[in-house]
Amino acid sequence: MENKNDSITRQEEDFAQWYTDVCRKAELMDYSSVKGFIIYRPYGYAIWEQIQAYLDHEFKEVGVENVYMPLVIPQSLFDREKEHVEGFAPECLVATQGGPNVLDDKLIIRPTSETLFCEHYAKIIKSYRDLPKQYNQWCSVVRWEKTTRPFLRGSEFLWQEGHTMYETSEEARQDALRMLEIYDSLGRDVLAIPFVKGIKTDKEKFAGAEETYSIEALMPDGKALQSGTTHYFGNGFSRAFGIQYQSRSGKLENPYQTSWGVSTRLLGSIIMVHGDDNGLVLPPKVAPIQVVIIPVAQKVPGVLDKAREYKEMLKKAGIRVKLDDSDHTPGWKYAEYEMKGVPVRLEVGPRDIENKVVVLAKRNTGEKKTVNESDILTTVTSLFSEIHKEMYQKAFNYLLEHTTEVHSLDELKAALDKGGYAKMMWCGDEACENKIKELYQATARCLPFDEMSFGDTCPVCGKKADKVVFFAKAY
RNA sequence: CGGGAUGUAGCGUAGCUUGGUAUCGCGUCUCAUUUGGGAUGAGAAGGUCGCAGGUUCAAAUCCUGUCAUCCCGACCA
Repeated sequence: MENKNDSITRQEEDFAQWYTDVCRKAELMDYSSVKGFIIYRPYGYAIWEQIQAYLDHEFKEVGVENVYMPLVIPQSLFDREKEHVEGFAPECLVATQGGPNVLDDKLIIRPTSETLFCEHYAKIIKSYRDLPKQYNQWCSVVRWEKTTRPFLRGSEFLWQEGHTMYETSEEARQDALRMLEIYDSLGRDVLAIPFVKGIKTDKEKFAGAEETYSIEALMPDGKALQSGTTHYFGNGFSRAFGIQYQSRSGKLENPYQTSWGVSTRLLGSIIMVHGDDNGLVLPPKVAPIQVVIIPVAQKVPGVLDKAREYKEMLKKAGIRVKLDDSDHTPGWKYAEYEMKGVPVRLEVGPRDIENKVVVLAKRNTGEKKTVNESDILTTVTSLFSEIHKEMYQKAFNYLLEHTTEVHSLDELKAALDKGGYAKMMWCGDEACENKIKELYQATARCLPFDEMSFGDTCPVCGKKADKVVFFAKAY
């Protein structure tokens, strides 16, 4: 029997409610008593740890070093780069008192740490020999948001922020593109999410940046989710912060800078892109539990022993495995681990033991098969890559089906109503972006790389257009 | 920040119009029987009704404020 409080809202019925239900019932998070500050529960945090492990390794492969900067930024420091201040001031949480004393120089709880990195870089970069610098920190930041949703938009969220300095603008721009490539590989190889990669319009770029690149994911409700950004700053900040070094020719120069980050918003992408009416569906690479073993008739002598034996075997092979020997019925456990999105379920009962087999079930398709005991390890391993491919392909097909070429405002509207990206030729004028936002609440997500021109007229103003841009409603 | 809705046990709820110290289901705990898709029976524990004021002999219920959550806008990553 299905109980109302054990099940989740169907996606079709109310997608937003479905999302909230999954977040809570899969035990990814809980609310705290302060708006927008959530508790990352062990199961949710463990997914983040898998993402961290992958990225941290990739970062270090290209020479990035981890550091940790202070939580607070003096107002006087924060105010040094004008555009940056204007971009972030409205959403800063500010500490005005320390102990009994009112602070003269207020302390901003970091919404991002460009200014802190710049101040530090100004002290340690003296010579071209000190370059490049590629620092990263894993931390949380605070932005005083008006509307909050678990993982998608929080007052506090976890992220990594990389900040680099290079001698030349070309090196810095290459860095921004290289890091975007790493983010893209995270989607492709780890999260099974096909991102659209591209450059942001001037209107949408980061406060203080010369160029912003992003990876955009498409959600099943047709809205786009910016899932990571990299920024090329030129040397604007380094001039504002007095970062100077003596170049190879002996002159004083300002280095060129980038920053780049992804956040726990990625958990929101994973939940929505892959989830279904039974709950989470996790890609094997980030699943905190990759295989759950469900013993059937576990009180029958030998069943639990066999289950433990399989658990040890899988664990030794480096697979994240859990044996659930609680008193719940097998049916309850099936539903529970489906809710939690565990990619592979292994069932073992007296019948199986007699036949020296187990049943393996895939979460993403529900498909079950019986395999010989001796083939468990190889089958599980191949199931992981099979599941990853299927999940990626499914998301990719959805992306293709919801990317619509449009040649007029009417077609643009139709594409947005259908959900997904409206792919359009654009003249480059911000007025056209503003008009689309005003009419349809959609924004330019990015100018994707690798897109061929398919016309030469901007459907908004009718002027000459040579850029391909993706518009969508966004989270 | 505007408009709307909602806060009663871990979860979902009844009660509020018409004031009298809280209903039911799930879950939890104990025991027994069970176990291949959310088991059954018996017994038990668990709530200062989001928080703070006010009205009243008496407030979950009426009034004011405030906090949080959800939805729709605006804004922003």
